[in-house]
Amino acid sequence: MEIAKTYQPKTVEAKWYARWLEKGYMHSTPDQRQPYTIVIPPPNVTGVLHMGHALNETIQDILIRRARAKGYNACWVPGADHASIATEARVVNQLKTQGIRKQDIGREAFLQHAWEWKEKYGGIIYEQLKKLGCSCDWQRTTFTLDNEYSRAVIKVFVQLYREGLIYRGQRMINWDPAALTALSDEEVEYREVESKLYYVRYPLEDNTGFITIATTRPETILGDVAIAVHPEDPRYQRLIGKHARVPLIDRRIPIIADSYVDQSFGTGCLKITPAHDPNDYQIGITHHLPSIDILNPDGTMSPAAQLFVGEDRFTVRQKMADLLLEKGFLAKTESIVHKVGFSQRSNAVVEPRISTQWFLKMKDLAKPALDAVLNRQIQIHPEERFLNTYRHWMENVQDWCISRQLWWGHRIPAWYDEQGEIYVAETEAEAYALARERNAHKEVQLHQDEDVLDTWFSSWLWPIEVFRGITQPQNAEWRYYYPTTVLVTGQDIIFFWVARMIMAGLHFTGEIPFRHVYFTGMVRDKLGRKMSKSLGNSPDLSQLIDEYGADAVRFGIMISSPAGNDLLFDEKGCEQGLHFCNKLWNALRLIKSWESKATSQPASAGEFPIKWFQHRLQAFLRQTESDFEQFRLSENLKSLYSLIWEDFCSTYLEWMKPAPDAAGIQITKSYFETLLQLLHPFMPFITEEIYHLLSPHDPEDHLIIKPLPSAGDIDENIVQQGLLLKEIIASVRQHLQMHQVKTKQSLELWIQTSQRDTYENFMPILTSQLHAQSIVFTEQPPAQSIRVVVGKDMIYLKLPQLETTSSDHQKQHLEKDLAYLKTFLQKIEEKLQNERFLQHAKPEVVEREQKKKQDTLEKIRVIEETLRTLS
RNA sequence: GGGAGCUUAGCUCAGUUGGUUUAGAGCAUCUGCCUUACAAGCAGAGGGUCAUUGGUUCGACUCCAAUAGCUCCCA
Repeated sequence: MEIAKTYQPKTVEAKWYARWLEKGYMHSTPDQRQPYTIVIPPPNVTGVLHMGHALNETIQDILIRRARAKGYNACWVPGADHASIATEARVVNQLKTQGIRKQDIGREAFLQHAWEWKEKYGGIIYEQLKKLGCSCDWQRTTFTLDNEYSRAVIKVFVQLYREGLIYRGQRMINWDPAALTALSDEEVEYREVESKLYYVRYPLEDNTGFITIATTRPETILGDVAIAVHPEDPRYQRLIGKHARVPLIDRRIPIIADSYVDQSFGTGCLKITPAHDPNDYQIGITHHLPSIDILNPDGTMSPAAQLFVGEDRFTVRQKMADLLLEKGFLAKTESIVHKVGFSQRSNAVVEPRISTQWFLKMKDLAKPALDAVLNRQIQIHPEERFLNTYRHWMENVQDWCISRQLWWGHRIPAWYDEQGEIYVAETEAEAYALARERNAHKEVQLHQDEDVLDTWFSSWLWPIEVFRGITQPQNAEWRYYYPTTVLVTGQDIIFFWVARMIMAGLHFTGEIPFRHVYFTGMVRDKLGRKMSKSLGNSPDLSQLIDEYGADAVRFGIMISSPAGNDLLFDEKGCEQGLHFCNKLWNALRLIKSWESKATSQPASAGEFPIKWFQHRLQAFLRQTESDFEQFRLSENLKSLYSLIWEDFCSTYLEWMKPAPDAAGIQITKSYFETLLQLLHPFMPFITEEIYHLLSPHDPEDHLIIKPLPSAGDIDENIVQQGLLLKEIIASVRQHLQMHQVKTKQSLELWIQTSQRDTYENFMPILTSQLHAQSIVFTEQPPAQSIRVVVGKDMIYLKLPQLETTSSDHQKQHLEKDLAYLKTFLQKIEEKLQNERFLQHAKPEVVEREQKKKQDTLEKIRVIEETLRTLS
């Protein structure tokens, strides 16, 4: 069979994914085996896969493929979430282009448009996951707005309400004036911005002068109800209890004392606007101050502001400044850098606002969720980086605002009668039943709450409800797959999602949702900048895959992403991956070429390479176990890359040249298969392809499900001998190059060593690798030779063409080695002469140092001897 | 303002209870090679006061403290 000279990923990848699907290898059903379960962090249904996803999903696929090969019943559940705000915003925008406003068409029609949108674009992300090679169980695909899933969300809402953990109340919340909805604390992003600090004079009521405050938000002056100073501030003692007048609108407001005020900020006087600042709100409550809401929901001024009614808050900020200046109230302005909250979704500046919303009490839920992590029931990786963050949040958690003023989502299952009484129930009929019961069986008219729930209020049930653990408690599948094994996600959603899933798991099932959490870092560009649309530094994943192939892209992502670290993505990594694919491909070509000309002649290389690689491979199998236990995936890939490239291709295959016998080919193939198996989780397509090209296999035999052998015994001695052989070859080559000798020229070799047996083992390899005409053991240096020191052994080279050997190069080289060894020896001797070292150090450490000394002395002796013969 | 983490070669990172490490890898760089698997390759080479300072210890890249710089989280 003719094998193409270079590897072509495109057709290969599509072929194998289709095969795995058709064979049902990625589907899982409960059986006798131990389960290994991963639930995907559901991406936004309207989204496309970005680099962050690619990192995440690749890691999950690696873990799940490895688990499959280790004999677990591996189940990876894919799905998507409905992304309330993001999706609604998109649908609204799309309708806008058709001149339609959502208010005009009403809830029903709007939702119909939204579902159409979902049907049209919701599948894109799944196709991309397949393209990346993700071995998800597609029969379990779940969407957070599916009927059954929705029932679960409603069910837990009702339960929590009845348990008194959900309440409706008026509080200060984060308001998104663009999306026109409340947000949770976690959905607000604080960013530093440059702005101005305005110093404004408020006339004192008794006309004795002014009190000057500093504010970054002069537009809120129109909602001021007091001025506060620190009770111990000596500057303002005489003013406490007096009154001042709000500039421009002349409102009479008290000057109060509150220890919240920071004396060092601005003038030490704080204007109080309870309706528009969370701290002012608290002060307002403490001092029984009124609250004047001067803003409309969309961020324009309300009639209560009296001035600039209907104009936008930022326009008004400038206009207020101008007007205050004109009227003589503005003392001065300063530049200031401070943090401003932005909506994570719409990017609008968040407006603190008093509003009636639904809240979930978090304190009682947080306690067990914190304990589960502190007592290591759930293990976080990497722990040192995230445990403290998790603890801190859990210990300071605030109630969660779960209502959103949107339509796309789970509608809050609360109904109100004409008196405003609340009836919370899973269905309208139940709500009516409740209402009749409570109202002495009178007929009542109910209307349902217009709002929907925060998307995270549905995704916190994810690990439970993808197995129907809420809607069908204790069902067999749930009992088998839950708790899941590991959750892989970005560190940015530790609070949004991870913490809340743990709460939900413990509260609704009494069990943790997962045993391990693996946090990935953020994906940045190679300059360390966050990937963003505005910078245009985020590569298109599909395009990357088209260019390099999915395996190469996966390689590129994984090779530079140690656990928890940010991934500085560089396309170079994909290129390296592509080259690696080609290397594998050519190893295949080489072995196949041996096959076509195989003879029954015994292999010229002897048994050594086979024995050596056998043990090298076992050592690697063992290392892999520990790498995966510690989630050191990137490190494992690096080692595997070097095992395949250096040890297998550059060393083993070279040593086997020109060609092994039939038995040698067989064993080489089996080594290669094991390497492919080890690599399969990282690069699934090419490994499956080569596996099948290497040897014919049974129709049911595929790498994706092939059980991985466990590590056997390792003979360290043989591994060491391999290292020695490599070192000899490299050192000789180095000297040849130093003397500008072409490696192909055949040379004569003498070896002076005390371990002849070892050398006998790999004599044929030395001969072929060094193009040696002859190799003999000797007790003394032959004349006119190049001297190579390898450890305690000496190798002498002689070339027919090289009549006079310049010894300068060698001398320099040897003297450098000698200097190094002498300093090294000095250090060891210092240690051994130190009595306190001899007293305190463990005996084996002292022993080791002594051996080190002997070895070094021996090496020095060999070099010195050589130097003597050179001069 | 409060908290967490990081700082090792030009770049990105390893370095597993302190002792075969005067520190390893990949990429990049330099040198020589189109050697019949692979130039997407082969064979070699150079490159580091382990951020700084002090402490603990017989011994510190590793433990402790302070300082500086960077990153992130929270308010």
